[in-house]
Amino acid sequence: MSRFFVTTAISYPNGRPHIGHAYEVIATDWLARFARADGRETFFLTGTDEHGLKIAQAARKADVPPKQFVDEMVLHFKAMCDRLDISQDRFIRTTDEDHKAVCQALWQKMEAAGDIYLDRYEGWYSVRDEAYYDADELVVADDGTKLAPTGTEVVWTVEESWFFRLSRFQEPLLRLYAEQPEFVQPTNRLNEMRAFVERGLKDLSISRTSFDWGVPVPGSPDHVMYVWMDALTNYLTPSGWPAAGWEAKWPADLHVIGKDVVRFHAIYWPAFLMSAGLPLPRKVFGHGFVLNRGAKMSKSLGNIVEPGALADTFGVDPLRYYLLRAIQFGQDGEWSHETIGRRINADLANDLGNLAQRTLSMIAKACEGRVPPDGPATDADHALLAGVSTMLEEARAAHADVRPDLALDAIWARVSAVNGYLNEMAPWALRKTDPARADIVLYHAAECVRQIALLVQPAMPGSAARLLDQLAVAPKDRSFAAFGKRLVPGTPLPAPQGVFPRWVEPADEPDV
RNA sequence: GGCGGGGUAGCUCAGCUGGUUAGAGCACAGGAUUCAUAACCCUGAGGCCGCGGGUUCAAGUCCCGCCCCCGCCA
Repeated sequence: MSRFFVTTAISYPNGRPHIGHAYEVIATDWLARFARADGRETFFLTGTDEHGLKIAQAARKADVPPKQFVDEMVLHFKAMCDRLDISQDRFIRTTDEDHKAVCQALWQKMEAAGDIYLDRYEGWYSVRDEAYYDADELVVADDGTKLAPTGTEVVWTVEESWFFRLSRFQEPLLRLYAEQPEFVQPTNRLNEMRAFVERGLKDLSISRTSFDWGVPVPGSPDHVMYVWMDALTNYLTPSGWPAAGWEAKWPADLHVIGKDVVRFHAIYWPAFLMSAGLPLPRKVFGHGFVLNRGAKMSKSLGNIVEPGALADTFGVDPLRYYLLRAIQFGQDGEWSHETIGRRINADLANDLGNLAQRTLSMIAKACEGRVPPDGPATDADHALLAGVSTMLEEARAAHADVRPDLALDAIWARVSAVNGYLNEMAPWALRKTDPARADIVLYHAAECVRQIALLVQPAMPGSAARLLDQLAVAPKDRSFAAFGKRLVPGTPLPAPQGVFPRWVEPADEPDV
């Protein structure tokens, strides 16, 4: 089967990770785990974007060298990945040496193509902020001096800068959008990008001389690369380009990013790659934001919640499940303690958890703790299994569309069907009248739980593993290839244990 | 201001080219059941389908106007 190279955006570690970081990396982890389980050769890249003015400023504020600052901050991001059970194949840092080398190689390639030239950048500059501001952002003070929105004085400044001939790529980009409309998703984002490009593209300033925390521009020691130039290139770095063999890890199949950075990924990045003559990523997906009770988290609102704290409260897998299932991928979504708790109880404890528990405990009691014997199947049995077997294709389609929510919808439709099947067949009653038939019913229910657990793995790896353990499914039989197999009657099973406890809101804790 | 998307049950949302009593999940109420995590299963209640016009035998679905929300751009 095909290769799958998927990335998150790299996080800017000028502050600690928040739920937005967690959301993106969890969704991408689902995509990667799904592809791996489906037998695809998968590479999952995430990491941190460590250069640029804001990091330099934050480091100075903390009174430490920038590298020391990011070395410390990065630990929080890596810890988040560990805590959330993220399965990245590489955690890239833009301060990694191989990355700097690839950035410089890419720069030189673009320069050789004639797309990089030296010119001057002019604008209103605040020395205090080390930043340029647009004229319409400025405020005129009583004494006539011009002030930035931050209240610092700005002066008209001319700075030498390298520019990228983005203007050259208007037509190629429009052609890309026309020929490959799935390049940017959701579709409304593509439309926005097209509208933006149709208005005309200005050349892009891609170097700075006002600070030095960045990748040095080759042959131009006073300049460091513009952070986005540096950051976007991270996707190419693991391929080792331009060294031999890079084609094995480039192009990326999918960049999963926030809706706020679509422009950089859908315009600048492909233009850079076109300039360098490199293949383009196949798809860029801009997801929405996760809001706490409809409000963006901010320090001033005091509603910042660290992902690790949420994982502590609800459990890693329930948190992952909530974010993947409850929010249409691509749309904004909300969360609160009640909504997560409600979802956990309804879907995990009541539906799937209870299904597994009732099935396994009946087997434990009535079938000597072994997978019950199968036997002649009725139409209802066939219908049940046929329905469950459609899950895999539905989930694959959802994966291709980057819609974890839809994949989980499809799985849970089957969870419900199996609960209905058990109620209708009532194996607890059959046990007294027709024990052989009761065994067959339980066999079918357990087999369905096995298939469901297989497909749940990418969303909730730990919990799914516990379910599969309880069905005595060998580790080698946990890829999607195992959909073709069946539980083997007579296999001894461990004592069943609940996997998804109900969530009870702590009475004394205020709801955040 | 320009372009685009949207306003449908308490909440989150489905409703393709107009056509029987507008759907799902959650939450809520009742029933049934007792294998199971006060769970499962069944039933029910709950909608001027943003507002006002219009086209049509027929409009949530098309057209016009207005109000509100969101996104991109300026």
